[in-house]
Amino acid sequence: MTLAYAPSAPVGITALSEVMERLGLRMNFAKDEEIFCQDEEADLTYLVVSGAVRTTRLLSDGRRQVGSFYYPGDLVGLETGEIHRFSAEALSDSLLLVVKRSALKAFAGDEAVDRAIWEATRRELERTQEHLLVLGRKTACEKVASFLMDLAEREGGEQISLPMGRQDMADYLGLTIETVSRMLTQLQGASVVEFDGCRRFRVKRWDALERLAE
Amino acid sequence: MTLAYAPSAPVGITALSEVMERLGLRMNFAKDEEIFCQDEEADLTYLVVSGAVRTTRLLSDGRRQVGSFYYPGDLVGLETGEIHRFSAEALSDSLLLVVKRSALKAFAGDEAVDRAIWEATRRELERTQEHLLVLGRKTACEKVASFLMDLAEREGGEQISLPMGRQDMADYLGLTIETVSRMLTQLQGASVVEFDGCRRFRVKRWDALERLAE
DNA sequence: CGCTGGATTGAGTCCGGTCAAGCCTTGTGG
DNA sequence: CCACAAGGCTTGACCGGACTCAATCCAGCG
Repeated sequence: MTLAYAPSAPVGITALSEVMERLGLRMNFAKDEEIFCQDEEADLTYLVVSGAVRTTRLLSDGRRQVGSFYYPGDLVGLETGEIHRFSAEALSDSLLLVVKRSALKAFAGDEAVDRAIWEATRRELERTQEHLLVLGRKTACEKVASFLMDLAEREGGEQISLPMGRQDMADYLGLTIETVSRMLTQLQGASVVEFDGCRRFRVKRWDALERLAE
Repeated sequence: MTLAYAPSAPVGITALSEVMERLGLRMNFAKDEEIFCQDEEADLTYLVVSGAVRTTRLLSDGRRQVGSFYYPGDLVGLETGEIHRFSAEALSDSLLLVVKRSALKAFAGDEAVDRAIWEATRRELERTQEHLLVLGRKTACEKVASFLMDLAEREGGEQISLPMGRQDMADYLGLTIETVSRMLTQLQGASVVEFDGCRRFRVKRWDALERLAE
């Protein structure tokens, strides 16, 4: 991990990222490098600038649940109280803006910052609730289909790229890599999506994908 | 549903419930009565006074996911943004305090109220994240064991009562009633818990339950 | 005391997991 | 530029845990 003081460069889009730009450090994380750790004290907040991040939770016997994936513009690390309930790792080489919670809290009263944090937390809760439904009540095929749809909607281009590997998808969806792989093959066989390598795809029949995702 | 203006009686424990006591209406809901509905506009917040509440989410083909259960003292209905993503129903005859969000927002600036709402949201997120792990990575037996443990910890007496039926448990855990029932029988056979009727149990071997819940 | 709806139990099936082999992709070094 | 190695992905065969369907049991209640 390397770090450097944030220059006062004007990159910020929202009020929050401006504040973080001002108060925070820029930190680079290599692929798979740990950003913070489950059960560790949570006194930092992170803003993804480039790259991507996953949060994970381990069971004692090694089973893993991926909580969420974060992209540029997303806030990581406010999902919890005093202690992180998830670990976070970089999916690929990533640049994050890091700021102390206490420093951020000093800006409480700054209406815009408060609201931005509140909004981020609300979105986090909503995404987690959506995730619940997928894990609890969808079949393997529906899980994979909804996952691809989420990605496609988020990126919103023709070619969608998968920043994560099959194991991360599997652990996000509560499946095994083998099942994920089979479902992807199946979706491709049905001409719903088309893969170009295993990290890029495009949606061929949007309606079919939507239907399969339920 | 019947309703009555809240008397200014001093029941409130926290600042929030005092404010809700002052601003809100008392409403009675019968067992299984709908409190609010999925996709409906969310302009009310609810505080459980007595009874219990479940939140649910339906898939188009009728599959159901229970999001959470709420007990006296819990806030229901701030899980979301403008639109409810879950429905809420009374598990049994229940008394709730209801207040308009806008009215509550008028108390923004009242530090204590703000913080209470923030705290409730944070707890909600934490519980949902815990739920994720259960749904994604635990076996049927582990799911049921963790559920019983949660209940037992929450109530914290000798005899624990189950305010919900088997179907609600199943839909909370992503299982079928048959599987839930089998696991309960199994746990009882292993002398981990003991049921007195199907709505009351007590933990006989706490360590075993903890181990089974992972 | 019987009725009714929820809970339990059983038999059989199937979806997704496990284990193992083989295939790409990607990166490295000759 | 190619050869090769290594890790990740795919595919196949088989297995088992959870689901389905159906019968029965039981608790709560009129």
